[in-house]
Amino acid sequence: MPRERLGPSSVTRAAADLADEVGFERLGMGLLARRLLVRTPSLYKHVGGRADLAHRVAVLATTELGDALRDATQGVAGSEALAAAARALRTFVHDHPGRYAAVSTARPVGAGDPLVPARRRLLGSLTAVLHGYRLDPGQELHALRMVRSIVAAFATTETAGGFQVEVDAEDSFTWMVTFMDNGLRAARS
Amino acid sequence: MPRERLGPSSVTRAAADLADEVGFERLGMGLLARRLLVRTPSLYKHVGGRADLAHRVAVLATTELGDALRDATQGVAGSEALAAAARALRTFVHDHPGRYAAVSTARPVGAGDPLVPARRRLLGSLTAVLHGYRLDPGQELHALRMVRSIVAAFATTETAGGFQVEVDAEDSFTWMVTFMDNGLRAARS
DNA sequence: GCTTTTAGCTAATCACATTAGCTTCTGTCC
DNA sequence: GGACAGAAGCTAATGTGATTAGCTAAAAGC
Repeated sequence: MPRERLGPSSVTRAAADLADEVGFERLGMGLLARRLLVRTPSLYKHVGGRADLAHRVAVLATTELGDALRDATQGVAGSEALAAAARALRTFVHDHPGRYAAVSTARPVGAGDPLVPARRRLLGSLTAVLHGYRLDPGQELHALRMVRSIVAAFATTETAGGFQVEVDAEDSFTWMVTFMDNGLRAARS
Repeated sequence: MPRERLGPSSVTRAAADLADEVGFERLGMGLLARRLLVRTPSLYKHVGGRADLAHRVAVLATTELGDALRDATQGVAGSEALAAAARALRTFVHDHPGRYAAVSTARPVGAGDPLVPARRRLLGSLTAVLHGYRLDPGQELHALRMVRSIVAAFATTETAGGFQVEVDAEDSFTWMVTFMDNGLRAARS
């Protein structure tokens, strides 16, 4: 019976799924090999090692997240687009904590790194959302950093179980998005 | 010549310093032992291992950060307090990246974990700052969660070279603080 | 002064990642 | 059909880091 055909991309996909299940920091060559019913050294025929694997997962996840944001904000604008983008990001972190950890830890390495365009596309979707607020060009970058960081931080904390008190995180999230929307509309030039 | 007296707390302090210098993820028993002019296994007489060490560093750093925030916000209120807290936080993350990484990754483990009260004190300072804005009681928790997210966002912005463009993080910080202050003053009940 | 504890050490073990070198399967070209 | 090149798997070996076991000497308590 012929074994599943491996290869860089299927190994990367399996690694991303594994990271979502056990946590990005526990993603290792040994565990992944067991998952793929293969001995550890065999993986080196498909990826360069642990660091390379993590980087590939980051590229994959950044691309997926970029697609999700683009889809979510397609055809809406302004406050609605902000809410949709925030929700999509939060959902992604929720459903794919390992992938998101890869996204947020990865650093581009060298020129021609596919992570660079993947990130550009991801930030592009958020930029498009913010364009709807018609901010000062000088403010747009700050706003971009804020929205990205805040939403990601909220989702990460929430996913990690960081909110102790028994008030629905959903409500807090909505409140926070509204807060940002109000502020951005007020900052409109 | 009598050797420096070791012990759990001095080892933890040395570990925190080491983490600040080489990065929290590179904090290891071997490196720390070399730093203390001791063989690796000797450290196990003072701390329980790598995980325990990381946790102790987190408790220490959370306490230090809590103190810093309390000191910074002592005697001021409202916008001033918010700005002071933000500045103190940023200084801490900037000067002690390893300590901050410990703070943000640590999770309380079991009952009686000293991390729990340390965190409570830290959140307490933030709560006190928010009190100055006299929000609806129903809004305060949401605001606290948002501020927490922004705290994490600050750190992300500061440490990660994650943002490609070359605009000073300093500017983005002050912009974010102003943004929050405006929003909180507007939400005042 | 003796005894018990403590803090250090060496040696051994375990878990990973990684590298080297062998083998087998597959698909291509004659 | 068969020889052969390359791909993809494997076992064995190496290196690093954490951890444990068990020994020894210094120091603290009586």
